[in-house]
Amino acid sequence: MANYDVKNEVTDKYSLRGRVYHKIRDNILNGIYKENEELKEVAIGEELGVSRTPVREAFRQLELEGLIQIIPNKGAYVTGITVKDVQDIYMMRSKLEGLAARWATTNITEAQMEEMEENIYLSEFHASKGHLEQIATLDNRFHEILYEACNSKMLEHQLRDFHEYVLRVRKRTLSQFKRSSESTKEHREIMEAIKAGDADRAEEAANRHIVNAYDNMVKNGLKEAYEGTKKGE
Amino acid sequence: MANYDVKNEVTDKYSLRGRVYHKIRDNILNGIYKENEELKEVAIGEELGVSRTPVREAFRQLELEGLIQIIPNKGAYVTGITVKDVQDIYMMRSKLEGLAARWATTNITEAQMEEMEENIYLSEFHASKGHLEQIATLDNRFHEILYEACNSKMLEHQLRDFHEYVLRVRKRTLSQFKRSSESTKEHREIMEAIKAGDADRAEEAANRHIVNAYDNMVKNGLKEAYEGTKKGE
DNA sequence: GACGGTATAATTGTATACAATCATACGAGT
DNA sequence: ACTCGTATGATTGTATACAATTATACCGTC
Repeated sequence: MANYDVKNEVTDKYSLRGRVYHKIRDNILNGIYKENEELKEVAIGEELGVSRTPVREAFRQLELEGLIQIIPNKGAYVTGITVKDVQDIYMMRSKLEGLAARWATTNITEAQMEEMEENIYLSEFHASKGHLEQIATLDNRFHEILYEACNSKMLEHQLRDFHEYVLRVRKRTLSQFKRSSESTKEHREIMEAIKAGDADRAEEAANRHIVNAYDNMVKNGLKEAYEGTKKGE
Repeated sequence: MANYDVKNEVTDKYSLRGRVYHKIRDNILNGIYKENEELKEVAIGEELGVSRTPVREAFRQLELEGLIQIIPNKGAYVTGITVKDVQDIYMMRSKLEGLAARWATTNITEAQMEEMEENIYLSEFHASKGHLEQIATLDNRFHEILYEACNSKMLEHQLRDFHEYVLRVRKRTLSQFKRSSESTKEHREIMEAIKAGDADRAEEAANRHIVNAYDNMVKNGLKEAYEGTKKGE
């Protein structure tokens, strides 16, 4: 342990700075650090091969995010993430994603509109071929485009947070869904509404899309998988 | 300078830990640190009478919030906050506040319901007397109750962030509004809908309440006041 | 005079040392 | 046996020292 593996899957992206933060964050979201567990600075530091300083900086960020609670002069405790938390995040995201679709209606650029159409075109192709990896990438990219197209730094920032949040939680569930075609169809609805300049329809479609994604995830066993890793092992 | 005034207005609340973070945050939101300004760790540290360590921890938090941007090995730059940012935050908050009202409809406790009714009763009294200080306190408390009543840690956390955000921005505008009675009336609408168990109406009322609050703030010169402190001095 | 390279300075990133606070264990007194 | 107080250890909070990186200034060359 503490082998300081510099070449893991995300290190290139979060080169050096932020590495500690993301690692701890992953460990919380993936249930490795369990609820109410006390995180000790030296222990985490040794685990990641760094000193207390970067660990403390990460702690401060995680506290702001609500993933841990820091009691002054006492310690840092994992707040954890319950099934209800995930559900709530999805509902919140649904509302804001709707807002993003609404704003995109008036703010989307031609280039973004083109990429969105192309994204859906490719998604439909890969869905028909069953290319799960590509579908997942395109799905993520679709939402990224939407966030950029809404032309709001604040909303984009918030939605990215939510999106990343649910992505990480979803990793613990089966990554394969039967939802590719439905999802793409909903993306098309959102796109068509934006293209038509119909803000109400765009908002409504984006709202429903996220709610549907949540429902699907629940049906595919989020609850069981999640409770499994939490109570078990 | 750097006199380390331990007994200022907020030190007791954010005792020691978080003091540096909140001070820097205030300075950004109040326009003391201007857009694109480079924040140097030692300079800020001396200004606040602390070393680089707490400053760095604060920087990491502020970056997560999007108030500064940290370029590795280069420096921290103030992202700033534009009029559009404030507007966007209000619209986002409007949606989520509506969600909170919706959820409160089914989750509010008797004690919370009682406090909410009492809050409105007192607000109406103080509004009639023109007690601005009490009105402001009760207004803040009303929203706090709502956040607690929605029974969602995630939503509560997010709304608190937004609320604090707009409160600090609003401080730079005239703190006196002609809106007391309207605002209280809207609070009553929200409360009545929650009490009646009408989730749709509660959500809609909360939505409108925030939008109205924003419109009122704009009318009362947010734009001018804000641009004034940004471009001027 | 313009360009490029090296040296110096400034700044951030990390580790460690010291101070303050909190938890625990032991023992004296009742 | 129980309680309180003190002492010890563990842990966090802060400051500082050192390393790495980046910016700047100077100087030589063309």
